[in-house]
Amino acid sequence: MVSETTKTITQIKKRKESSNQPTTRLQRRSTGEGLSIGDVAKRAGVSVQTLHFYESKGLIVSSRNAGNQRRFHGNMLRRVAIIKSAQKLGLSLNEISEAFASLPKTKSPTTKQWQQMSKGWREKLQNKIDSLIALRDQLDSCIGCGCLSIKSCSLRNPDDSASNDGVGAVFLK
Amino acid sequence: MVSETTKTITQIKKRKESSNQPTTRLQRRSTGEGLSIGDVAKRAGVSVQTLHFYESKGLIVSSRNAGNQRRFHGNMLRRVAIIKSAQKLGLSLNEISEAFASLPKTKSPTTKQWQQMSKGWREKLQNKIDSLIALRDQLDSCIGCGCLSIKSCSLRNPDDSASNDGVGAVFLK
DNA sequence: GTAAAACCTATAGTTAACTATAGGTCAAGA
DNA sequence: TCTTGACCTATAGTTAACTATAGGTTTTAC
Repeated sequence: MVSETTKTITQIKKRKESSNQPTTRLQRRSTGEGLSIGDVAKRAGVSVQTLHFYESKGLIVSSRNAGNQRRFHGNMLRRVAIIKSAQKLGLSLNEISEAFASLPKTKSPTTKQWQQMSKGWREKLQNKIDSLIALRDQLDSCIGCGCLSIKSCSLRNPDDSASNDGVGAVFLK
Repeated sequence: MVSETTKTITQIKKRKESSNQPTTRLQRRSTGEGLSIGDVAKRAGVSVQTLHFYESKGLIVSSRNAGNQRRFHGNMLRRVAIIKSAQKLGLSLNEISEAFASLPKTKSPTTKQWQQMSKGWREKLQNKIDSLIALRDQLDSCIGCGCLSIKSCSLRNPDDSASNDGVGAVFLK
């Protein structure tokens, strides 16, 4: 056993404040004590370390129980769901973080807030789709001619401001 | 000056084999000695280190001149162009590498080979577009209802085999 | 011929998004 | 009560795709 001094002041304080009644996981859930990190991990389909990581990035928040263990509000499940969805859309955690900035930290977002956020994402998503379609069409034309000239191929050069020194259709031979 | 012994055997051998006539960059280009790494970098719009990196991954190949400097065949410009395009399509260097495996290492690919490769990519691209569109539509329905239930939201659960323990529409309140 | 620019290799650092490990504490159930 | 599993923190490692730096050699341009 380790002495009390190895614990942080916060922990000691919390311990003193709490009455130490054991609760089952079911009780915890129904009494609103919050979800353990393992519960969230299992139900959201991510690893515990990933949740630690998300918390360190400020993407999710938790409180602590008497024993310094994290307790999550149910809406954090939603948060994780949103994170995972947004990643599928190709958004980075930073972008997601920015979107979350507009939402309440601990309470569930209102329908309106959620709609606003998802509308922004819908736009991003639509942009992504548009540019992929453009790329596909360019690729189609390249398949047609069999060429990919540095200078003239639109697949390569939609936004390319690289060297201009007269390569020409060198690959067309 | 550093003694001959600091050089590799290969370098010494090469040096002995070569007559040391200076050539200008223009001469090099026209005599077919090949492009320097700087030329390729400038004309392909990537950094010299990136080319080193690509070479170390086997994505491009080069020979060496008498002084141990890389000389690239013109078709490596095309390679780099292809790499950059494919990355825009969301392909990893590994995937690109695999695609290249079917192409001749040093010679220019034939039109047919190139077409075959780009057709494969077109398919990948189309798949990507399709799944983004599906995601967008799911997001639309979520915007409509304002919900993102862990259990029922199709945005979250298209392929989700995570925990099943009865969360239900907990966020719908 | 000489100085500057371009090369060379090798190594280390960077960002994103995690995953793994160590060493210790807390909680749940038999 | 006691064992086992879940937690805790902190640190290190991983992969992808590069970027940066150091210290030395070659080429080019004047």
